[in-house]
Amino acid sequence: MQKPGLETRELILQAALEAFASRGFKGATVREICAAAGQSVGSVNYHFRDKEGLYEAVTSRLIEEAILRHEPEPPDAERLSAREKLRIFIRTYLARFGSIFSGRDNGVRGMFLMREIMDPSECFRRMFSQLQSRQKDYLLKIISELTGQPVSKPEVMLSAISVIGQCFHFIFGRRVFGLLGFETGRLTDIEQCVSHIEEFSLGGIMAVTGERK
Amino acid sequence: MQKPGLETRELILQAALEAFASRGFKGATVREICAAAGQSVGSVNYHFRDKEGLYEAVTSRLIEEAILRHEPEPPDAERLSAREKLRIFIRTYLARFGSIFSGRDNGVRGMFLMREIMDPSECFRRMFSQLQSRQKDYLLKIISELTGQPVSKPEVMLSAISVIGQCFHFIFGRRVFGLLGFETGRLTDIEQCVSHIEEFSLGGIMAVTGERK
DNA sequence: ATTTGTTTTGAACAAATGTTTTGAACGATT
DNA sequence: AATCGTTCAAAACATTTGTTCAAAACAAAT
Repeated sequence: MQKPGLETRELILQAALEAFASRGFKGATVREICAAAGQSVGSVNYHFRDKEGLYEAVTSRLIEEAILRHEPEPPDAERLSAREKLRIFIRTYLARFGSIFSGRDNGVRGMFLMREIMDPSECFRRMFSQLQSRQKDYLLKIISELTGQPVSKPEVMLSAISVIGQCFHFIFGRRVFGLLGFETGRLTDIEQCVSHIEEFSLGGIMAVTGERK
Repeated sequence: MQKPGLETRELILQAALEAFASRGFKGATVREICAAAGQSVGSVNYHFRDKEGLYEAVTSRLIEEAILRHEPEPPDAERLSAREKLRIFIRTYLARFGSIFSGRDNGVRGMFLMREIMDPSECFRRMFSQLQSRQKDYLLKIISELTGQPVSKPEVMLSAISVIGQCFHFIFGRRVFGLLGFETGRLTDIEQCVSHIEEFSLGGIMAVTGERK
């Protein structure tokens, strides 16, 4: 009964994600989206009111799929050492960014996300900010525990940015200069990247907050 | 004689940069660009042949302005210690990313650049790649000198990515979660960011490549 | 002043694009 | 069986958009 309706809706959503990602809101045409979904021209207006409604649907779908799925704070976080928690945090972020930027769809979702980051819609801004602020607090807590410094210490915050920056760049960077110099082969092994970032960050955190030598 | 022509050409280029940055190639319309530049509809076709020609002109202009202007390898590099060279490298990259993403035009050039990174045009790909590969080699050399390890060592390359990743994220990150959690006030002092990234990176590099403990 | 070459303008045009409408097909309910 | 609401496809419509073109405006030189 509800099935046929939901199915074409789904087909359109998938086609729209790819179209919006690679060509932007105006660049993508509803005709092209409907054709890719194997539906007729009017179907977008029927299911999503208009092109803008479709865009909003795609946005919220992406946030749910690509971000909410990777939770950097495990349920049993209390039992783990700070170092283990940091490692899990790093792995989660690599996986998250990886799924967004190098996923099976050749970075289509990454493109869409980048567009939203550079010029966010209201819907996106709302969902994304509350998410990030929670996970930022968690990372600050880890670093604080790791060093014995209070979370309010500037060095703790700066270190958090350094950690996330590395995670982000190990995935995103492939796109920037990956093909154009660095060997990307070694970077495909996620666990090796995790180990590097963990070691590098521990060294960095200690150098910044720890004992003067 | 040539002056009046060059002036409107300039006006159109400026308006086009903003339009292309915020709405992409197809999203921006030549009518809107001409209106913003205070010129008539046909002017784009006269000065740049067609819309695509205008886009190429904007692209090459951006690369020259925002990237070529910041050279991370100073002329007297030979005289400096590896640590000093690293510091200059970091400062240069922060300045470069800063000028692109937080410049006076409210990140308009950053938006344009991001679009090109995610979905590069041929013209952009060519210019950007040769640039990056040269500067990547320079950073590898710095780290190699810093640690005594050969440039071919995987840890050297991974460290380079970590360094650049931090630089990139200290600027770009403001856009991601800057306003939504982290205090951005402290990050506006470039020299403080340089100091942090330098210390953090030295600690990280040593931890990754240096003596096992 | 007239001519010449360049620049600018705005109307006109053809192609494309978003939206609406219409009617057919289908399943459920009476 | 008849009716009704939902889903969908295709045609029709109105708008937008890139481009062209001919005339006007302008600047410099003769």
